Amino acid sequence: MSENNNPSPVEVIDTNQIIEERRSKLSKLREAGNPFPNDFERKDLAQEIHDKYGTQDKENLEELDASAIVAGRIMLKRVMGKASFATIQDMSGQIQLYINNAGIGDEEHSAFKHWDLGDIIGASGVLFKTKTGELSIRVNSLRLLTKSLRPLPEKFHGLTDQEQRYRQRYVDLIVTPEAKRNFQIRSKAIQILRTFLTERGYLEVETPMMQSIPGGATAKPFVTHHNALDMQLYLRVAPELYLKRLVVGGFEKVFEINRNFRNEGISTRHNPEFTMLEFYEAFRDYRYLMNLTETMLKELAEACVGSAQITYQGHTIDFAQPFQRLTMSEAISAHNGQFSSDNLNDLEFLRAELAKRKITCFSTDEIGMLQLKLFEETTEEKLIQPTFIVAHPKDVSPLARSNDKNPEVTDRFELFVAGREIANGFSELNDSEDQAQRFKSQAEAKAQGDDEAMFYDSDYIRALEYGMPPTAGEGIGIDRLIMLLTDSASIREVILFPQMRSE
RNA sequence: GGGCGGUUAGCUCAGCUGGUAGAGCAGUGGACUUUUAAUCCAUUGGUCGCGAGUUCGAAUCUCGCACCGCCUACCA
Repeated sequence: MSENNNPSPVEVIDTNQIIEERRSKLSKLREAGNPFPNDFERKDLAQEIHDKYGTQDKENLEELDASAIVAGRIMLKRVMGKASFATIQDMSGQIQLYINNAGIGDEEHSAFKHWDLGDIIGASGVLFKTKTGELSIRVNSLRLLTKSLRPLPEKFHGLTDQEQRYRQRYVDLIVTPEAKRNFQIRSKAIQILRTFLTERGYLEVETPMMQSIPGGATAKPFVTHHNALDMQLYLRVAPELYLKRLVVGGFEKVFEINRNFRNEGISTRHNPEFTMLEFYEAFRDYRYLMNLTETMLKELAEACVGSAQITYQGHTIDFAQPFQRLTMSEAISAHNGQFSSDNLNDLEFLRAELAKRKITCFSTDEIGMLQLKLFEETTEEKLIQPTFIVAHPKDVSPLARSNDKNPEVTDRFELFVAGREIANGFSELNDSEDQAQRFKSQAEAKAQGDDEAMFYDSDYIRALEYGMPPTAGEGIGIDRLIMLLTDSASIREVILFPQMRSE
């Protein structure tokens, strides 16, 4: 790893013939006046114009004599002597401009001919339809609002270099409609989740991202340092323990949508910072959350995609039906014919199967842990349709309540969709003494070298000692959910500025 | 972390067994008053990712490095 991650203090001026050409155009514009005016008032959006007038026929539109004032970036330009067409793009979409000498005069028209793709312009004019029926604006006034110095990617193929799409997302958003669409869906989905919860009486809160004891998940944290306090701080790996402190405080329904940070690998499914929704409701249990999750995801898909059935990487995924609910051994045998409930409860059989698959097991692994390992190896990726997996072993669920009938497992579920974990929820452990005990075993594991194990958080124990009502809580990985909704294969398609190595 | 692939003009890409770099778009000049990736004519533009090596000669072969992508491993 390079130590020199600081940006260079000296600006590197990269240039080429095209940029030079545009700079000289800009300097001529400067001589003629301010080339970056700020007094243009846009009145109409491209999409609104299409919605309002798109269905009018040519003759009716002429009679209406409707005018429009638009602004946007020049995406296409076709100059034909005394007449020109330009396609401009604003936040809503694109609209075509028709520019001719009759409309704006010879001089203005020749000036326009030297403007470039990427320039931002403002235009006013009258709506009409061309002989091929395209709704356009016959321009009677045209202004250059911002000169663009860098050439846009090729107008037909766009930007296909994925590295550049992620590093220069601003260019990607200009030229890649699907990228723009993905982030619009992301925004909408988060808004819908927020509304879904607030309408049900949940309070949205923000808890610390910088924590002196990182908790709430088994993960490697980022470490940082506060100078004035001279103390080590961690970026949070989860908000869980703070949200439950709030439940102790009497906020009986809380949620947070915010970033978590985990110092682990980067892949098509992992970004070091990612967005989680966590929500907690007192006097509910994990079964209630499963029902709530079904409703939430169904409504979300309908609002974002227009249907409870979505397509993900060739699979049709149905959020309309009640999701299957299976224990790990049920899921394993349902998706793998060679396993039955008998042999899945046979310790020796499980050990042999895992050994065959070169999965590391410890002598301390109980039956539940062995089933979990076999589940992850053989079954997880086969859970395409939404499926709740329930009853996780206590060892891997240090914050979940033990099941009353079988204390070796917890009242917990994970929701799998398209072979991936999307949500994780459980009835919260509110027995402070049990929690203290589990923190102790986590702290011991950490002392043994497990750097993903949890810290002992004595303030959290103190909070539980005041009494936390019986509570159910759930976390949903927003980025992966958005991947589903946008049919994205990589998490980088749904994070605006994904983490990259320095250029 | 491991394996495989990629990096050539601003963008999209060719470039064979080594012989000194090409197209389309964009740009520039010209023609064209309803185009649709407009068209037509002319034309500018390159440290072939970086660094070594082999060779008379390297975009091309070898090695190292950097970055990206895909698969894989841990995790959400």
